[in-house]
Parts: sequence; structure tokens; C-alpha cells
Amino acid sequence: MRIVFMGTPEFSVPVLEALVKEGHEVVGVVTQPDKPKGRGKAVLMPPVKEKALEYGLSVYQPAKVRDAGFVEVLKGLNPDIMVVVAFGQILPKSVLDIPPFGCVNIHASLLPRYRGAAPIQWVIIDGEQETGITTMMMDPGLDTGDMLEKTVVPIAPDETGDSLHDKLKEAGASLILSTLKKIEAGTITRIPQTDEGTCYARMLTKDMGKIDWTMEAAAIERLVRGLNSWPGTYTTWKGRTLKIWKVQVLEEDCDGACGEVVRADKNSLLVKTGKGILSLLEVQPEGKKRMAADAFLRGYPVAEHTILPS
RNA sequence: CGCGGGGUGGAGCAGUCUGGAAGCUCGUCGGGCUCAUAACCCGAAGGUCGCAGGUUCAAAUCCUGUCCCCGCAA
Repeated sequence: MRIVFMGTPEFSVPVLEALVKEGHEVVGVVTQPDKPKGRGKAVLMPPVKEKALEYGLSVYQPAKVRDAGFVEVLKGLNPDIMVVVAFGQILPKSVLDIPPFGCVNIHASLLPRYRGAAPIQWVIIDGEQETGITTMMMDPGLDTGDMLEKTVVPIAPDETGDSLHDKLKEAGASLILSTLKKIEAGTITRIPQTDEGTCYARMLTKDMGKIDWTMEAAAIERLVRGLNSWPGTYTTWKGRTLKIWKVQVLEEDCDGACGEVVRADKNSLLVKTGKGILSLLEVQPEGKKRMAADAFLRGYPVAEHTILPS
């Protein structure tokens, strides 16, 4: 089958690799335009583009896929099917209708739960026990199409956004091969999504990472893991940003204000939360590398009873 | 040329503005105290102050260039 692949970030790369290695005929790769990124504003190409060029595939980077001109280009590629994973643009019906076998999407959650932009991180933040990958036939809605196949992936107690992202991107690459095989063989079964039990994983933003010390320790701990490594969590100390990389929930509780540093000695940096105590294990001051709490305390003496703002 | 912080013994920092003996909190090693200890006391080792030039009697500190790390923003 002639496949047009659409994807952009690192998450999409293993899927593209899998398609190529499996011997599928990838007739075009559609990805987001190059953009200035990083510290010097250097223009970087999306990870998918780099990989596509490596394979010598044709790359298309429309600012808007829905533009009539680009829709014609897509039709010209004459694809049998399109495989879409973390592309970053909404596909209009005019595009979805092009391939006779439709558009298959790889979504990083067990649909109908966690539709939307950031399912990987949200399952951690919410404290879910498991998540997974769902392949589905795209329709004009947001992750609402008929489901095809699923892979379940357990969430480890120390799971981070990054670690889960890596597990799921590999799971996605495996699952799409299976799904494509069944589509070609005509043995695939479409399972409509129920409208019950759905929830949305809204896009992550920087300000989500600002720690609210009135929340309970366990919830903050999940937030720290879920938003690691991007966008990351932080608090403010002496007017400067202090990124929080790793924390641990303590069993005991104590009196004190939310955000109060209840202990800061050579062994530990403990902060009182809305419910429970959080031990800060790894932090990072502005402009510095991340460091263990004891190292931080040696160079940046933190006075006990300091109140960290929420 | 997007904005900004930083590179000082193994770790994290101070010292740089106002040039003039390498400091602090730890770690490490040896010794002591102790039933014992991550506690306490005594002592020791360990640094081309990112790199290269320049100014100076004298540079971690001033000037120029260069490499690297990081926060913000995208």
C-alpha cells in the first residue's frame, strides 16, 4: 500500500522507522515547518524530517494542511492510506477523505480515556495504574474515531513523562505494524468509542509546573513526575526560579504552613504541603545544573521556616 | 546577532565591582572521643581559579579572543 506518513516530534520517529523497515511504501512524509528553536534561535527541523531525509523520503512541510493547494498535492501522491501520529495539525475532512483506506491515527492512551494533546503526562499526574496505545480510524472529531487495536502499558511507581513517552513510542511503532497488516488483510474490526468514560488531556503549559504547596504531597509528587522533563515543575526561592526534579512523599506529617521548609540540614530538605511532607531530592537553581538536595544546601543555605510561595 | 546566569581542590558555593598570601559548608584519608554513630574533637592530602593572549612590579580579580554548561523565551 502507498502510505503517506504524518508526524512531527520524537514520538513519531519510531513509527516512521517501523514502516520503512517493514518494507512499506512510504510515498510522502508530512511534518511541521522548520522553526527557530533552542538557545540561539537556530532554525531546526522536526525530528521526523531528519529521519525522513535520512531515508531519502519526500518531505512536505505545509503551514496548513487544509490549504486547498496542499490538499491537491496530497491527492497527487495517490496514497492508499495515511498514518498519522503526533502531527500537530487538525486534519479536515477534505484530507481525511483522500486515501481509500482512510487515515489511521496512533494515540498514546487507552481510548476513549485521555483524548487530546498530552495523554502521556496526564495519566501520571492523575495517578492512573496503566495506559497504552490505541490505533484508530480518524474522523473529524478530536480523537473520536473508531478504535482498531490497543496495547496496554503499566505505569511504574517512579514513571516520568519522559520514561513513559519512550515506552509508548515503541509500543506505538509495534502496534501500527499489526494494525496495518490486519487492514490489508481485511480482518480489522472497528470498535466505536463510547461517549461514557471519556476525558481530555489538555495541552501542557509552562505555568502548570508552578508548584502549589497547598496541594497534597502525593499529588505534587505525581505532577513532578508527569511534567518531567517538559515543561518541568518549579517553585520560587529568593525571587528566583528553582526547578524541582525529584521529590519523595514522606509518611509522617507535621505542623506548619503550606510551603514551609520544615527541615533543611545536610541530609534533607523537607517542605510542608497541604497534606503531608515532601522531601525535595533533586533541584536546579536558575542557570545551574540540576543537583541533589544536599549539594544544593551546601552552596545555598536555606533557612528553616522559609515559606516557599505557591 | 532573542534575554540572562555560570565555569575556583571530589561536590555545592564565596571571593571578581574597590588587582597584592586559595576561603566556606561538605566529602576523602589519618588520629582521638564513644557501647556506638551519618554526632563531636584534632590533623592531613588535594586547586594550571575553563582555555589562549594582553595590561601590570603583581591578575581568580582589569582588557581581548575562544570553548563548554545552564535558566528564560521560542
